[in-house]
Amino acid sequence: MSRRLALNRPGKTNAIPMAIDRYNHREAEARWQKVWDERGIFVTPNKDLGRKYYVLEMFPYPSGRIHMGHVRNYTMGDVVARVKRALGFSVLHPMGWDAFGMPAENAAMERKVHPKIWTYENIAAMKAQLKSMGLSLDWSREIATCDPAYYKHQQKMFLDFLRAGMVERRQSAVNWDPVDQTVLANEQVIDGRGWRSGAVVEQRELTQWFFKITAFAQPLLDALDGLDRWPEKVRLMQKNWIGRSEGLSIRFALDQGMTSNGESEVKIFTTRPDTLFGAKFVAVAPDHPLAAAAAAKNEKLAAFIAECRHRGTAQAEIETAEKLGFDTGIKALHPFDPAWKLPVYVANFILMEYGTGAIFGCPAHDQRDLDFVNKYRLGNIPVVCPPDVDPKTFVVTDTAYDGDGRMINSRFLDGMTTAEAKEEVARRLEKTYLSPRAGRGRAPERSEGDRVTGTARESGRASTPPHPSPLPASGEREPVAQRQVNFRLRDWGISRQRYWGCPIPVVHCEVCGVVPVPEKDLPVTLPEDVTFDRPGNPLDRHPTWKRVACPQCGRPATRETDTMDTFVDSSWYFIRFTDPWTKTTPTDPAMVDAWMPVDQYIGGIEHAILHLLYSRFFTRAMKKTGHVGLDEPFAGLFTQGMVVHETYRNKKTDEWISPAEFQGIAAKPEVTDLGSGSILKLEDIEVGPVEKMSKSKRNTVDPDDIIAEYGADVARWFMLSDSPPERDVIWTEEGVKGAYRFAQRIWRLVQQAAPHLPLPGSSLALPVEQAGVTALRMQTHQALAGVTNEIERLKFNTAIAKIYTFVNILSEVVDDPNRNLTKDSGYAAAAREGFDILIQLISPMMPHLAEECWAALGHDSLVAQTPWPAVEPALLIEDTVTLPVQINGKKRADVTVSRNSVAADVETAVLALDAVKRALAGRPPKKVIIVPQRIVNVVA
RNA sequence: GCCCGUGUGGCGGAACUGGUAGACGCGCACGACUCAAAAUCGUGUUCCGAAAGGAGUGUGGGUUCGAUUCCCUCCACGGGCACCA
Repeated sequence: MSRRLALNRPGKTNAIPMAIDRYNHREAEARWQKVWDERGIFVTPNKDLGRKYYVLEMFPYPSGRIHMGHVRNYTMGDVVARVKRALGFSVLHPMGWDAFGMPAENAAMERKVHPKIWTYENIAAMKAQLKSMGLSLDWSREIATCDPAYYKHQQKMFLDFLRAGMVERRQSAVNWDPVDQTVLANEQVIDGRGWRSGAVVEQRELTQWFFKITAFAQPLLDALDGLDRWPEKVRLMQKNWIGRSEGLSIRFALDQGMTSNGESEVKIFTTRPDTLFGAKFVAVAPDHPLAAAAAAKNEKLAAFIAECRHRGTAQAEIETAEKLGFDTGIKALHPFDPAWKLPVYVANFILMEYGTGAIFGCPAHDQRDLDFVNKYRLGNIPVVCPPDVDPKTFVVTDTAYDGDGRMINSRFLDGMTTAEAKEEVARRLEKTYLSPRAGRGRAPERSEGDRVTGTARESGRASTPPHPSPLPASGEREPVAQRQVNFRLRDWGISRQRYWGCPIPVVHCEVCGVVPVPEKDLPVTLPEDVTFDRPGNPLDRHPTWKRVACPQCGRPATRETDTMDTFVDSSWYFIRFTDPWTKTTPTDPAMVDAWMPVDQYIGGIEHAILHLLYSRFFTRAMKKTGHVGLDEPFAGLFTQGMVVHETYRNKKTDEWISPAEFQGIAAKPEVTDLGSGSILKLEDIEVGPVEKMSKSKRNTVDPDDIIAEYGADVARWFMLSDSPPERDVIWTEEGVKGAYRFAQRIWRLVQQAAPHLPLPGSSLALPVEQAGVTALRMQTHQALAGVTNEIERLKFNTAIAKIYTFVNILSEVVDDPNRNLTKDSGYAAAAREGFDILIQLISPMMPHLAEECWAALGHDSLVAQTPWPAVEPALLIEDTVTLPVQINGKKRADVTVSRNSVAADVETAVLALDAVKRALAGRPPKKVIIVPQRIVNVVA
């Protein structure tokens, strides 16, 4: 298989004509994978852990094939795992499958293949692909979330959470496709229409299950500060997502003559009570009870509310839609002036989920409100004057001012700062009570079973679950306003009207209501005889599955047919990995203690909020129910960037062209027949922007093809070498080829050097004082220290740059005509050390090639089982330092001084430099700044 | 719309805490080897300029002896937005 190449090195005295093998990755990679596998060196038993290290990459959805994003993710994790193993840690590095989810059902509909069969075939295919990557995974711990042996425990925990009061059932809106009569995911709603039927989507209320994550809003927020090995941006995103805001809830009395059912008040939430005198309107959500009440006697309003429901539930869609409102005719009375009446609108941008589902609009100081009043011609009054602006001339037209300033047009608040005004309004309204006339009657409070957001009080109970504040019983006095902490975070709706997910283990009985499935009956497994010939949930229409006897009374009852959100599956898999073998309990708490937390978690930035926040919540819920002993599952987090690629488009047909096709055309620029009879020339192709690899743009590269052509090591190397790991990496053919050449170069160098190196182990007896020898050893140890440090910081690209530099040095060593390895035994011993360390440095990234080189260098051991080399600190210290010398901040010269020079010596040396003398022209310098070991700046 | 990032040669990028901008790689050019090509090796490669020198890290401003790094403004591109995973 391998070609023999004669390598001639003219002009080099030590050019030894020798036969050099080309590295054959196809043969070598399979061979070393077999060796690792047979010796089981990556299996980590649950005993004698010593120092532990848990490195985990986000497990994949088994879509059928791995993509380059996986290659990047798993390579990074594997480098960490291999280095930590070499450093003596017991390393937990498992892999599994996030195996429930919609694509399996789509495949069932499109290709008539059962989700289970489709999923397990995909798992088999992807596992083979992962194995071909040479990852140091402990496959003995493999789990698939669709396995009843896994979801059984999830059902058990659902019941535990239910018992602990952390689960709730309530109404919530879903995307409803009125033609297909089915619930749609947000991604199945395209431009407000169902992806298959094309029908306009509506919101429909269903009773669904919720995990009460809002009860943990405050602890989840507080603990972010302690996650010091998480990217700052992820912590910030989570903080904003939780969205704690302090404000005031204010009851606005309603003008009695105007309401239809005698509603007496509307409660709003605001973070800007200071702007109360700038109020121009009150707006409520379309599903606010007051809106419904008003609509009952107003057909046009009812039509408007119905219109608001004709859209999906996605936030982005709601907020980018045109801001629309409808005047209910109801008037609200200003809390400081009952004679001041504000119109009450129903507005499509007010969310029932947030705050109280009602706001007051202050257009001058909120852009959304301003857009609204400008549309409905309600005008605005500025009440906060920006600093350095004359209050007399300050007007707002198109741009709201949302900053701080001095209060104007605000009666008793005038002249106060924003903060003072907030406080003053709160203080006054807390002590005010609605007049008895306005305080009677049914208030537009939430109805039973309505969802609740975090509305904990300021009184230190902010972390307790929020409660809807029921109307005070008659006689009880509630002030007009109360200080309130509000969270943007909503409870986690986990119900999915789908088949391929973990069944929710409850039974609905007409007599007993909702009854948990007894634990002895777990797992509730999915029936296999289901059909996907029509839309809707196959569990719901299955002839027998849902019919069961009530566990309590024995009467005929029905199973819950909703399954769990797949985010539930992925919220605890990392804990299950610590002991995936326990059959009776979700975890073995002793093993959780031993392995958790995950020391380094690696995955895509797209999971920055949902998956990570849910997992943080779930871990806390598991702690509360006794399954784990810790709060935070991930001590270290790293979010990698995407793999992107150029796009290619056929200008004539407007079709996308794959990179492989483009390469073919570029190689044969004249004409290329794509097989379909169409002939394409290079100039017919437009090279488009670099974008995330996607099937729709056809700009994907198949890892299988790359591994077959260049080898897993090359794919791994390129994934790490070209870009900082947190940023996107552009996949280029040139880059891969460069990595391939590098692999060959290493192999060539090792073969050239190996015959001339002393036996392994002899580097210990190095003559330290020999000049050239010490220089080489210093370069070796600097490379070792540098690369090790960069890997620990996960800066793989700079680690690789340092390896390149070191290889360039070793190339010179091999080729150096004056330093013949065959004759200078001390130098040869230093070279032996250099090569051994080089191979160890590349081994985490290119493990197969490293084993091959390690053997070629005469070692009997596996490099994968060799301890990481130790740096000799003495070899890192240079005797002299070269400092750049700046004159007025521009570099003009260098000065080399002894490492121990004091500032005065450095100054003398610097002032003696020609460039400095010229610049000073005889005058003394104004200033000389000396930063030790760094730089000198002379201010002339 | 809201939240979060990113922006440095022809390209990917480097520059630890404010201290030599462009490490390392790709590409390109020239040279060596070759009948030739590939592979390999060597030299060069931010821009302007013959040179001296000057300019330069998306834009415009600020702080500093010194700014890719800190602050403000604007522009461009990307990620997330709760039923994709």
